[in-house]
Amino acid sequence: MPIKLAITDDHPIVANGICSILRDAANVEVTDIYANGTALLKGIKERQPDVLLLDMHLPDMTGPELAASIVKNYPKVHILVLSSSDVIFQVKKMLKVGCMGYLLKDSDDTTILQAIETVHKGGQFLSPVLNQLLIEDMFRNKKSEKKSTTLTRREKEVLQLIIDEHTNQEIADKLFLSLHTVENHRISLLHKLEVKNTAGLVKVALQTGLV
Amino acid sequence: MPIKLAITDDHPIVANGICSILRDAANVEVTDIYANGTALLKGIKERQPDVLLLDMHLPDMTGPELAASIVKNYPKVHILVLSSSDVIFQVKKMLKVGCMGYLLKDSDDTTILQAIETVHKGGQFLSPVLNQLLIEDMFRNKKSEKKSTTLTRREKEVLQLIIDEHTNQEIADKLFLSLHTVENHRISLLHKLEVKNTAGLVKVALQTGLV
DNA sequence: AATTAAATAGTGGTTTACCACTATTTTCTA
DNA sequence: TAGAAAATAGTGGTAAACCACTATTTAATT
Repeated sequence: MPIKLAITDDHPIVANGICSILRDAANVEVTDIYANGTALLKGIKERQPDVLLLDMHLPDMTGPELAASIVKNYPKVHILVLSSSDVIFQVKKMLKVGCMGYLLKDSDDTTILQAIETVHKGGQFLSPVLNQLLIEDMFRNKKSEKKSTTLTRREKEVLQLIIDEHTNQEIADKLFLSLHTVENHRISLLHKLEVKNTAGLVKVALQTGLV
Repeated sequence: MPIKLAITDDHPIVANGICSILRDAANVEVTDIYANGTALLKGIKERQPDVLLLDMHLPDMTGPELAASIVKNYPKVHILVLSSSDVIFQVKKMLKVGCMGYLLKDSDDTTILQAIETVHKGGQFLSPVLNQLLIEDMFRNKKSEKKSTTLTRREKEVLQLIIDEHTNQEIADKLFLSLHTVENHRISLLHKLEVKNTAGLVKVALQTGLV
């Protein structure tokens, strides 16, 4: 019996590409293609695949939220994340919520197939470069292990307004807060995201799709 | 005689996806697939396609540079840009250097085929959303028309170091410049990219792949 | 009901970014 | 080779960001 695979990606080109790669593989059958999180959550109620190939950046939902929901409600579905971002922060997050693999979009055909098979058998799969990056990261952060990288509601709001080029004072006015409160949120962001200044905040936020 | 199409994209998934979409189209034949700018420049010497489907973000070269070079040396090759970014600044830049179309990666199969055909016939093609965005942009900028959005060598260097979270003083030390000079470059960047602060600089730079 | 996390606001200060100018030298290019 | 663009450096100033604290109130969670 072939592996039942569902693909969730908002780019038809990518979804089609994967289909065409897998067309020649006898042991994998693409059963469903979804273009966004809502469609996936609806469709998976009816029919659960063996492996879910999940794009990191969907228009309607963040990757971690969606993955966590699937893992919780359909623990038998093994999730293989598909992403073009090798930001280690994001990789760790997805693995932490229970994804079985993380595949970069520049992978070639055989790697993709291999990843699907590995994840289906209950194994874990990471794109080769990520292995090295994760190890380096572990050495770097061996002290501060359980550092929370989850942003609060307010922090996300402030971060979005920073990205929109507003000053702290403008943000304070918009959110009906004191300037000091906004400053505090901003400094929490700097610490949580481990960056030095505004440039770092914007960079991490955009690269990881935090906002 | 079918349209000879070359694809340049660093993601095998995307390249494969386009191939599979076009497999059923009798009037298009994919003659070459390149994974980066260098390979493209080498291959196109041997054999020129009718239409070149060019990814905006390649690992070794920026989109505008590569496109300009192709247009100059092989004017018969019609370039259709393939990008996931709808940043209007970038769209304008590619059209300005002579690309015939700009296609977003979330386009569906028929749109892609239609775009290739249109561009081949000497027409221009833009993803529908871009039409509207370009018109809005024109109204917004009807005064400052010939504003140069090309960054100089130094500006690019400074911008990269800003993104790397360095302060002006650190950048000055790294580049063996006066603090004042770096400040001047930074302010030129703010004006050229039409943003208000560091957050804007980083955002535009990352979204448009300037650095 | 007790603990924890989040949100709020403050003091007081230093550093950095931002802005508008002028001005010289260097490099490109028409 | 003349003119333009780029790179350099400066003055003098304002606004904003960054930092380390303390402290109260308001959710959330056990």
